[in-house]
Amino acid sequence: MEVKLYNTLTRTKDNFIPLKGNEVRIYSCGPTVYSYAHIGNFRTYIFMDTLRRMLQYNGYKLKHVMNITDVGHLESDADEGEDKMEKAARKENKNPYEIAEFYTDAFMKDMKKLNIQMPEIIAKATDHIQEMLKFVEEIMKNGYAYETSKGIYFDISKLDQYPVLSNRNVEEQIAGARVDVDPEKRNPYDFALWIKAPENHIMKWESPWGLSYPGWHIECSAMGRKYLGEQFDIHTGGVDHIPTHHENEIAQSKGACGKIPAKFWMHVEFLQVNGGKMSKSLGNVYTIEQLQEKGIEPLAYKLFCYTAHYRTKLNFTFEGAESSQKSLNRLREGFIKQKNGTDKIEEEIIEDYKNKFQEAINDDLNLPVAMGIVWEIIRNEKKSNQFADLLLEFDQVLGLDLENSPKYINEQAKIELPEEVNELLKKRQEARNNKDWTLSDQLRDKIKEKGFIVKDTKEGMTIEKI
RNA sequence: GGCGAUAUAGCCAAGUGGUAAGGCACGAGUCUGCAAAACUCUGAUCCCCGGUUCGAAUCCGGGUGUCGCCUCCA
Repeated sequence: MEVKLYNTLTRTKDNFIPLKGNEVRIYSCGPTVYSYAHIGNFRTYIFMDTLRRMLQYNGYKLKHVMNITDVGHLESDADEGEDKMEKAARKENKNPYEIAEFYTDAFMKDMKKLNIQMPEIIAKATDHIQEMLKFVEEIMKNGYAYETSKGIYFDISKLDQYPVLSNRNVEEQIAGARVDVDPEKRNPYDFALWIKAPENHIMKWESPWGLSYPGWHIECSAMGRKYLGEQFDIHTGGVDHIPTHHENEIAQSKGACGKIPAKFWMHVEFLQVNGGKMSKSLGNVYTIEQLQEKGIEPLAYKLFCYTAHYRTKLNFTFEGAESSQKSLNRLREGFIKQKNGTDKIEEEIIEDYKNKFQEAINDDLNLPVAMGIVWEIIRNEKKSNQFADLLLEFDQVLGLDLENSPKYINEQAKIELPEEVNELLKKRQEARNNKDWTLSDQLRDKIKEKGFIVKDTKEGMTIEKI
């Protein structure tokens, strides 16, 4: 079945065919590890995961690289301000390498919680300084860069076309822009390939231009080429990367080898919070851990992301996250019911579901539609192990760990009860045996005050934490 | 100021020419001593105005609102 993907470069949904046989080569812009990644960041990585899984479902092999930026990402993409890593290091009284290690570790843990498949290759910027240097030297040799007192800059006027991803008009942008232009730069939109390090800069390396460090954009160009070649299939990132980071990556590759590095450029829209921007000043930048503290599982957040298409803004609210948590619980219960079912399902019906599901995911990852099909199966009045198997097959793409549904449900049920609550439960059972409903209800209220909810089922009482 | 996106039931949102997917919440019912859970059922003509068309949420024009980018951000 054909796969269609929206390509920012062409602004259309194009048929996807790998450049090289059955192998799909992907580069994903990864985290800058100067702080905890937030749920907005993870929307992008969840997308990356779904893309991987969808391609594998279609029988492709993957060679996928994600970078870890641990140097060179300045506070401003216009190459102003301090290196984010060094700033964080100073703030936390550690060295930048310790900062990088700590937040990389935290990032990986969250990725695992979200059941996100890791790319085949994780590339740290600081492990690829020589590759980057070589890339800059090539650009320099080809006449696309020049030296100033601050570093090596890319000369965008040497390109046949500068903004190729975004529609902006560079001259008009400059007219209304609020940035002070470095007088040494030939064009306001020239950007740093390599930066000469001030005395007190910790992360710096020997180069033809003295002790210095790489600009932010060069790492992706250099590492992408190292592992995937001059041209590969897909490059992913957030929409914010369109106007600067990816634009500059393209410029760099053109300068070094005359090619746009990727055929498809895919961008994930932003997650909003309460209908607006997520920002530190508004205090609405949440981490996976903060969601967990509020009783939202990481996988529930993943399911939440599936309610909207990746190219539309998604509005995060705790109300919405809670609704996804409930959906996830029901999904698991529904899956178990199917697993225990004994109805026989005709093969055509299974095939029909399969086709619809694959059609949805192959259509530029239409997860909302794919989830609709999942719910249709869950709600089907026939309960069958065949449906459970089908759901597991779909879960190869969804990555919701449905297989372990019983485990999750048990974990939720398994809680430690304080002794006093145990006593109350015993008394309540006695009251119930005596059909003393008034006392029973009073005890239920008392238990609730202690923070637990009692439910009476045919199998007896169950208890859960509020 | 420039560029771009979007506007669908209480909320999160699919649907891009043929009379509105799905999830959550609400309400009703079944079950239960009651409650909860579970299960079943129930809701929108798609921001406004005009146009194209046999037919539009879906195309075009205008208006209004919201959001984003051009400064850091996935």
